Amino acid sequence: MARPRNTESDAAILADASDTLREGGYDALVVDDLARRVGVAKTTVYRRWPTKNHLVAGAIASWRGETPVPGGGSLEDDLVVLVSDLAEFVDPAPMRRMIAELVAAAVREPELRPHVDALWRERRDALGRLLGAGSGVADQLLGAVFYRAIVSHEPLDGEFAAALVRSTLAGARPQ
Amino acid sequence: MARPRNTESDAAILADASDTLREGGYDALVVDDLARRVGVAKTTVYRRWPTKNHLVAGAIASWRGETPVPGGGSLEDDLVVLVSDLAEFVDPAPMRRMIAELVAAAVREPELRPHVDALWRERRDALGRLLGAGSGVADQLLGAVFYRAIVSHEPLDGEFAAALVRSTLAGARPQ
Amino acid sequence: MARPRNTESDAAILADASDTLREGGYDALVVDDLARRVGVAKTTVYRRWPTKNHLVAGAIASWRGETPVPGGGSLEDDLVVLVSDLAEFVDPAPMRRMIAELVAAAVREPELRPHVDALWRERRDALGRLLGAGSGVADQLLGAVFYRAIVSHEPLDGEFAAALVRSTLAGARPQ
Amino acid sequence: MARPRNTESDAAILADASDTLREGGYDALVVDDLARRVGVAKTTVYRRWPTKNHLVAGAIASWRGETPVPGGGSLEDDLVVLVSDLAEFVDPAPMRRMIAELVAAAVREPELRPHVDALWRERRDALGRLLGAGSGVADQLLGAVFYRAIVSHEPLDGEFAAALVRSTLAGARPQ
DNA sequence: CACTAACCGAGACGGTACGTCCAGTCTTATA
DNA sequence: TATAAGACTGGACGTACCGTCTCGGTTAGTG
Repeated sequence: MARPRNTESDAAILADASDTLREGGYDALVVDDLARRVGVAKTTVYRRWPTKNHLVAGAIASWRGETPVPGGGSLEDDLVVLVSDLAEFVDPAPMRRMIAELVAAAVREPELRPHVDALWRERRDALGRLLGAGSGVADQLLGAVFYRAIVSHEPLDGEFAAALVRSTLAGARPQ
Repeated sequence: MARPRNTESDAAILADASDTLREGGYDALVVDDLARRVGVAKTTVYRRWPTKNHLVAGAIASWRGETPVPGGGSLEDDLVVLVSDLAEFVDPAPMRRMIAELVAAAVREPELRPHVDALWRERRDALGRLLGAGSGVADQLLGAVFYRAIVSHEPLDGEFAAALVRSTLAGARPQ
Repeated sequence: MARPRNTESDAAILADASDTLREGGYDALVVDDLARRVGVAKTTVYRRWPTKNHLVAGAIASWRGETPVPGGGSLEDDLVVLVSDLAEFVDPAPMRRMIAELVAAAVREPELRPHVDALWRERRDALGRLLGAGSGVADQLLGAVFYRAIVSHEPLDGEFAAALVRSTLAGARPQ
Repeated sequence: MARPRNTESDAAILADASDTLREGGYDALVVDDLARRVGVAKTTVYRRWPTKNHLVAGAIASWRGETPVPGGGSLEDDLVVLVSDLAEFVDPAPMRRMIAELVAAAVREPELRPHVDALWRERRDALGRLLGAGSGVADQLLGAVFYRAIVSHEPLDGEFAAALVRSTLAGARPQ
């Protein structure tokens, strides 16, 4: 009954926020500037997302990308496909940065958690389907990838993914 | 010849920072307020730690605790001791919060990395000694722990540690 | 031919505006809030009064009260009646506040002037009839009253009115 | 012992505020813009004046100008000198506007009153010395001037001043 | 009795300014 | 040289209101 929200504004704001985040990271996203760029009043932004963090969460939702559906290979091959894809998704420096930033933001404001988790939920579920959802092994793989991405800052490539899968499947042996 | 630094100030600042971080988290630590509480000039803080993040890292350093030296048991037993200890160290909510915050800060400002890493370096090294430093398995364990701590927000207890070690040693098997 | 305006809305809006102004002053009157209180759309307000200031002027109009018609007495007596009545009208704190606010608004937006002047036009005309419209003495009396009301913030009572009239009629003598 | 305030900033801020007020009136004074123009951080402004209104009051304090000291003439001549000077001071359109605005602001925030009153205190005192401080006639003259300035919006010139003084001294006679 | 123009509630929107918060740097006097 | 005190720059945040606009729906009086 009332004037409906302009959905184009939603899209334009999210697109700009997304681009800005990729290019300059969290601190480069300034609500005032974004509004000016998009040609929208600041209030229009805040009406939709009560906080910069909420906006960020909304913006990155578009980053999820396609989760591959590894049809036929062996368990190891299928896992390598999924983990490689995850590694590739997470690898770019701006993405690492955003993930670290968002993980921190989600700790500060719990309502952000589901939005942040959504980024890798599909990939996590795919791993869970292969490995058994309750086994925890999927999270071991995710954990190893995130550890490299935001803690140890080591490269994330196909080689790493393959080695990780092999090691995880085979079990660790010292030396 | 010159006036020496007051070492009591160092301790008092760190103590207050540590308490404040535990109670209110990263954003609750405001340098101005801290200085007033401690009865110290802001300059005195910044002369010692060039950045709020450095101060936070310093304050957190006191949280490290003792890394156990698992002498005699089997490989699995020794790992469980170390991983349980790590889990216990990382588990408390303020610690999770700070780790997320510091990990993000370290991504933003690379010079912070060694200070942040120092928080778990000893435990990581101990795991490396048991598992072979280059094998990457130590990081798999760390990754799994951090993943729970700051991403999936699941509990971190001895049971989890034992299951993680067992699964990691034995190798994953689907279903 | 078209749907007529709801005259009850006019009254309800004015009543609420009047009350709010008396209680909290100019800044307490927020068009958004008023509309919500009255149960009316903001558009309905702005269709009737193009500006908050116009609404304020309208609300205030209900405060005018009755101008006395001093029939019989001497010139001095008649003037005291009129000036006392004006003083009483202007004296209450909310009225002083609104007059100051409206006078300022009328300086900013000249189209408001007639509406604001209307508040005291009748009383001014009555004084003019007694004193000669072009003599300027009526405005001297009004000026003295307003000066107390909004500049010097002194009390406005019958005693003051009587002294003012006497002094004005007799002419000032130093000491 | 602490770094002292930069008194040049005070002066520069007041000067800019004063100019801006004269040129564009109350609403043209935007704290953000002023700070940029002066080359000062907004916080530096707010450290000195807690509110825009306080800044405005400070700025106009410089407008007081010189109160003439009417030495020798007759009472009427001396009064005409003073009232003409007051009229001239108050006459310019920006000044009328500011006075109306400030009078309203002083009604809203009583702590502003003394600063606003200071604008004409000297002239009021000078009138009081000629006419007797307690007689109230000084305020009658001031009231008449302010009434023209901000209520009736009539011109304020020497002719008016002379007529006002004459009428006030002689006493009003109808017709 | 249908049509049409104006009214109405609801609330989105642009625009503008305000005052606040904090990090990190700088300046002064003192120890 | 260190320190207390606190001024200063710089930048962003979120809030508050005003007045305009756009919907869907309602309500007369006219043709």
